[in-house]
Amino acid sequence: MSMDHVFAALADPTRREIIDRLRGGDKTAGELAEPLPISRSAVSQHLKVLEAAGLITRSKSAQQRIVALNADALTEATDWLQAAHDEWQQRFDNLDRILAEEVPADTSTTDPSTADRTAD
Amino acid sequence: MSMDHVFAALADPTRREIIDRLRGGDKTAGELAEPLPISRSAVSQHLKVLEAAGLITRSKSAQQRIVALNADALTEATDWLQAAHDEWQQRFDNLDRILAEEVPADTSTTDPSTADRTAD
DNA sequence: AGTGTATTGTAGTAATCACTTAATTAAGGG
DNA sequence: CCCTTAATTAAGTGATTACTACAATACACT
Repeated sequence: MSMDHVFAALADPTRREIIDRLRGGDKTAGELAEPLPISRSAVSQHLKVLEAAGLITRSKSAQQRIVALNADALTEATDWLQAAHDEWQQRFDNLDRILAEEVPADTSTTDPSTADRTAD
Repeated sequence: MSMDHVFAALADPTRREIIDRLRGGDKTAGELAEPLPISRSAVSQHLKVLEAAGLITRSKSAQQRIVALNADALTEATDWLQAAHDEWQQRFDNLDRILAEEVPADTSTTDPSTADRTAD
């Protein structure tokens, strides 16, 4: 249930579409496959990838397989992405503020682009 | 700058480590490569992938290349992930509430998982 | 049991990936 | 100019991916 598998699973547009569709409620494998331009076998393999990543769970009901979303695997990835995004955005906001105030404020981070390189 | 490329870029642990490290401030390609157990060539190729995904920008300073993060590409992916995660979580919360109240409430969504399973 | 339906497993294939080593470009300094 | 440093590109390799068609499994209905 590593982030590797979660992000790799999300990198495929077909799998993201499956997840998008699943947000509207649980579906069978057949319902998910129906509008897709690929074989049912291919869909089944995509579901296996999503299951391995922990993004969905599958259960049986007669011949049909019920596919349901699972939030747990997504939490870690969402948190990581959110943290990176927020900090980024904050850095840009800081930069905007610095530029706006025209203060030579130090960034205090290890930022080689600000280091004065006199000579080596 | 598609989500395909962004998620694919994030699926590799080396590239996530690069991004994590870059959150502390801009770095040169050499600084990024130094603690990694792979060749500089490999790091350069990872940076190319990250740049193609729009996650970083590269600029020249003498012989060195300065690597910087770029929030824009991440926004779309973060939003998608957050939306899926939130809706998911909400569905679970609803389920918790229904179970807590012991109401047989129908979920009203196309949810075949409520179909009774007699025997396997 | 025998048939139809829903789904998954199994080759097999073309494309892509992550890595290596070796060659190449680009910028300074003697 | 030649050499060193910093980084990228090129070529090649083994592993993995996304798909297909075909076979196998599982269940329900008659």
